[in-house]
Amino acid sequence: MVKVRFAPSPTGYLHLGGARTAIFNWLFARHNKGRFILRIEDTDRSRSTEDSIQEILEALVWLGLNWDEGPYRQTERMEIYKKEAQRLLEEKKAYYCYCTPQELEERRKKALEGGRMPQYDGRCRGKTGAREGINPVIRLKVDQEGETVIHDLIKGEVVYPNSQLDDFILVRSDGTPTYNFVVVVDDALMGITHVIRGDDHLNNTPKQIQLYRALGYEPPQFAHVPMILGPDRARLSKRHGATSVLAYREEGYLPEALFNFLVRLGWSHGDQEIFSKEELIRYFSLENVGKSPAVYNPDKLLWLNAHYIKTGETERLAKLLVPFLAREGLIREGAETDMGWLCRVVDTLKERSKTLKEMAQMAAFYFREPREYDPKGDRKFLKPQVLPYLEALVQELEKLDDFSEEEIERTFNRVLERFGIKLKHLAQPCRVALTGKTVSPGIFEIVSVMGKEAAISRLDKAIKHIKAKPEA
RNA sequence: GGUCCCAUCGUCUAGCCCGGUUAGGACACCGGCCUCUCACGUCGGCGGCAGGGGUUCAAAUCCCCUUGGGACCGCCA
Repeated sequence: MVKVRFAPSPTGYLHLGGARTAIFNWLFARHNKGRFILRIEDTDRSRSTEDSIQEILEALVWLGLNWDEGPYRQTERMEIYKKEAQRLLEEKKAYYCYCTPQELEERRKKALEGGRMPQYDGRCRGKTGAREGINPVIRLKVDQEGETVIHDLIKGEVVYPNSQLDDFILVRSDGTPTYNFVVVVDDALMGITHVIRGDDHLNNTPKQIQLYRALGYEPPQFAHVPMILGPDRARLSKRHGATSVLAYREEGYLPEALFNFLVRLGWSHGDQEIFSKEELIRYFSLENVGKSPAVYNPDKLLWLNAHYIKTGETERLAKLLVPFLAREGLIREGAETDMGWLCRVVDTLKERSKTLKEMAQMAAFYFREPREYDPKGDRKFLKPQVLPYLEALVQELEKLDDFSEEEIERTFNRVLERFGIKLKHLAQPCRVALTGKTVSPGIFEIVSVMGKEAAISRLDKAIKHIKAKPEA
């Protein structure tokens, strides 16, 4: 059975690259009816935080990436690593090294200056003598002869000369295991069949393969996914702005939009752009993952988000919108909201919102009357000439009991006929009067949704405003 | 510096494995239509095989080189 894992290190939030790796693993597991395991790589105690773990879990849940096992934490598995390290020591496949970090740093610097490879020279390999006052590290005896071949499911066959490898550290001087050690032990012991990860790990793979062999475990299949790059073609990072998954939630993105966007960064299925989760599970294959890195394209994400808002279920969107409305100060946090009415609001806005945040901003006029009129709209549409139209409209609206869109349209038409004018001559002044702006959803919709009282009071206010103009 | 990876419109990509396409789609951009504004929708446009050598009747596709970009070379992961 296929078994894959996502293994983030909790030293920060879940970023887009990590999220995509998680998505690929998840899809691969679901497609193959295998298991998806979550493992927290927290062996770096100084940089790992509990907050970070919680944030990562929350982001995964938000994206809908449910896991079948875990989350395991490596800090809870220390005994296992200790035992494995001891075994390697006993089998003479690993040894203690008493070189100090300072010494190593110095040698590294010298090597770099001399144009040589900055790698450990293996000087403690044969020695048994401990140095006083120094806690040793444990290093693996790496075979530097020949080459290591990786049969990568994405990159193909990759050959490394073993002369590039050095005796890397398995256990630090404080007794904690390093990444390259625990990742191998865990993947082996957890029965991981496919390691799908960023191709920044490709260079670590030959080392890890040697470690698998030393431990007597069969290496898994590897699949190295190309990186996500920023607009400057450097690896995507905080420098490029919001790269945290949860930040996208705060900005009003839908999880399915981000999911769809991320999966298409590097993977494709012919010409199709929009995928449901079911389709992705059905179609996903490592063979269709590209080899070249992808540049992050926020415009496309925005387009996808707009698509999912447009086609999303209104009730769900309304619920999701509430916190954004609160943030805009349009409703009070925790206050009762008339969801039926809010659904009507959302229905008028979902066709034209790219994010929930934008939707909340566009919804402002439903919640409060315009504080001021858009200067251009005021000048162009709130002119004395339109006074009779607006006054007639108010009179007609007063008579209405049924404030449905259809009735409102009929009402507008009566006014248009009376004056022999076109809709645009009434709609625009009306729009500015009701919303303060020259752009909004359809005029009949907004009149209907804001209701009789609000509509009439705002029209009256605009009428007074026009009358107060000097030229009136 | 060494090793490894990568290279189709500005961006994401199909096509490459199994040579013969007017090199296809999507985002963005520009224009038309629709229309009460905006948006949606729709129609059209702009725009690409990094360069050079081979192999071949024929190369985006196969081979080599160059160039460009990226990653790793940590008691980080």
